[in-house]
Amino acid sequence: MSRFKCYSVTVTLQTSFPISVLGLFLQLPRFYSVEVSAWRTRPGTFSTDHRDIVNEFTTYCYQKDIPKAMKALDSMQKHKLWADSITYAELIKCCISHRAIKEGKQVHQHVFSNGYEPKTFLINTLLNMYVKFNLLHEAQFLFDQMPERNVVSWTTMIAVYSNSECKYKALRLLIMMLRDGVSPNMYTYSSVLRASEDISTLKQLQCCIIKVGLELDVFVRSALIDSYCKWGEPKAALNIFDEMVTSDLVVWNSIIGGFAQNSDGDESLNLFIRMKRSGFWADQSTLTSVLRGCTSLALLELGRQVHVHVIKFDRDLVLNNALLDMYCKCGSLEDANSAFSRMDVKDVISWSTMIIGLAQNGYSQKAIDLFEAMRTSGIKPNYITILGVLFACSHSGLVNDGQYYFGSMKMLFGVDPGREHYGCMIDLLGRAGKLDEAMKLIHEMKCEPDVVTWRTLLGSCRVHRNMDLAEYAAKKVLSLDPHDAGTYTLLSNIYANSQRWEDVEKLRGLMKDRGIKKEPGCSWIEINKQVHAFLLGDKAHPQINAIHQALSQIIWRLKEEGYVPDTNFVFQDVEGEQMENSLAYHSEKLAIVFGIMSLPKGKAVRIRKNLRICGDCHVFAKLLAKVENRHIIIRDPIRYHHFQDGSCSCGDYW
DNA sequence: CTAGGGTTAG
Repeated sequence: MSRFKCYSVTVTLQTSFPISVLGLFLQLPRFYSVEVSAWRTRPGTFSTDHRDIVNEFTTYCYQKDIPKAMKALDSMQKHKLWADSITYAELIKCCISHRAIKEGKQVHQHVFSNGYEPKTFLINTLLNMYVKFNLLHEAQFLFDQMPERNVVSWTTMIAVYSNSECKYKALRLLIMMLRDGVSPNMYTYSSVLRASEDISTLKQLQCCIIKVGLELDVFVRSALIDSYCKWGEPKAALNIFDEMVTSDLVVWNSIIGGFAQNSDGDESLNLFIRMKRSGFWADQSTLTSVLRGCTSLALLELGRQVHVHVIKFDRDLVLNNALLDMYCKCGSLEDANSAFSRMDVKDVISWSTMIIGLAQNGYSQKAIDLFEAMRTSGIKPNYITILGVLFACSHSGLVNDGQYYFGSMKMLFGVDPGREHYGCMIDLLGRAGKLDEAMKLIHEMKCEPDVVTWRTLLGSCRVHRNMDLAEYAAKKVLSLDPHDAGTYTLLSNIYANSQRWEDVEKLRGLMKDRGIKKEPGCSWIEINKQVHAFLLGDKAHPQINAIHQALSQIIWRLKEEGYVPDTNFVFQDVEGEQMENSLAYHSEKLAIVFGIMSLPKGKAVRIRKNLRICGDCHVFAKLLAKVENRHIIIRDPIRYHHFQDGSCSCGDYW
């Protein structure tokens, strides 16, 4: 580094930091080293007093006495004395941990004054200080002025931008760093990986990592695993994970969390079991992901077991929020409520989770009441909270409340209505039979309606049997997503409702041409730590014969109670008896019957299914709950049905 | 002096 460049740093910095020009005036030689004798000032001017000042300063720095160190720094400044870099670095670290911003800046000013040339490592410490104080402009400014930048300098800045909104800046810095001839190390890569904005960038970075042989580092690997999971490729992440010779708890957490976030609860829980077998103990982060796995699979019993371990970390907000969500999504509002009231710190997510949980389980009024309680508690609702409230309104036909919250959300909570909020309103109006108003709202939307928007409208058309609008909406959906199997089914059911078997047939032909397979209905039930899955018309279950026998008996009993199978929900065009049979095979019926056979009397039957419940199964479950005196709970992809005493929590409105 | 994991919707 040339001398000229070095001095130019000092001069540039004068603009933002008042620096004594005396040092510049004196034109100190560059090789003048304060490291050699910390107490010396300028050749020929050292004295015992001066030595005492520097020694005092050094002592205070190591004692972490900031006020006294700053005083000593003042007199050093006055007498143009210097301590060594390590001492300054200690003081800066001390300022960081005490959040002493003003003092930190003073040290900065001091080490750049009077021609003292701070070593790169000392500037790095200052850089780190600004980052820790979140003074990113100051950090960037200092970085720009550095006469020499090493790996640490570059990595510090890359880490800043990797954690910020401008991730591309981190990648740009990496390129600049390479051009500058500085080799990135494992620290650099584990930071920059978080900045990858698509899968191809990620793969390029992975190539660089392999080329320089850094792929064995656990930090780099955990960053790779996270990134692949973030881009929806948990299988690629698992490959990287399985190649690892050694792993640690964080790496396990990355892969377990990765699958949980990609809603693969099954694989997430399998990995958790593997982790336990490898002798690792779960921490807060592991448990959060495991709970999320239980949530997506609706495994209440397993979730309860996890709860026992959660108690050890009962001050952890994120973990408790995951626990709340687990109880809500497993349909146990009693547990969710008591967990919620036991939390002494609650944030937006805690409240939102509870509001959404109440809404999905059919307690719309309670959801709205809780939202009002949240407003008085002083926690500001966000985008998702309001979505939960609108969801509550739409699922109970509370049109006035919904319109009130939707109309005033910008003014009251400062949240602009987004596509999802419009979606809830379209749902609300549509279900309430106000299809014209729903259509009007679609035209008023500030953002383009998407597949979900039209699918929502289509759902309302089905409820109100509005054939023309249904066909219009379905065409919109299929033009945006020609492979949406659910829409073909919905449209087909609408045709079937009005006996338009020819159109049903045409539609099936279209599906065949386009190679669209209807997702088979599937239901799951957890019994005694085992999950039993039932597919539509499935014969694979070991007790399938007994289940079918029990199911026919139950259907007979229910028919005596007035049950009439509703054949509108049969997809195929079949007749009479045969039609009833294909209804009987609906997976949720098999699962319910199996639950009643296997669970102790009085215990609630909890089912999770992949498709929305059909009207016939809904009637079936209501009657069965009454006859058997059982609480039957079915979770479909959107909401929950609590069947009790012959009625459902959704009030037949879904 | 620089690096890793977890929570709310659809």
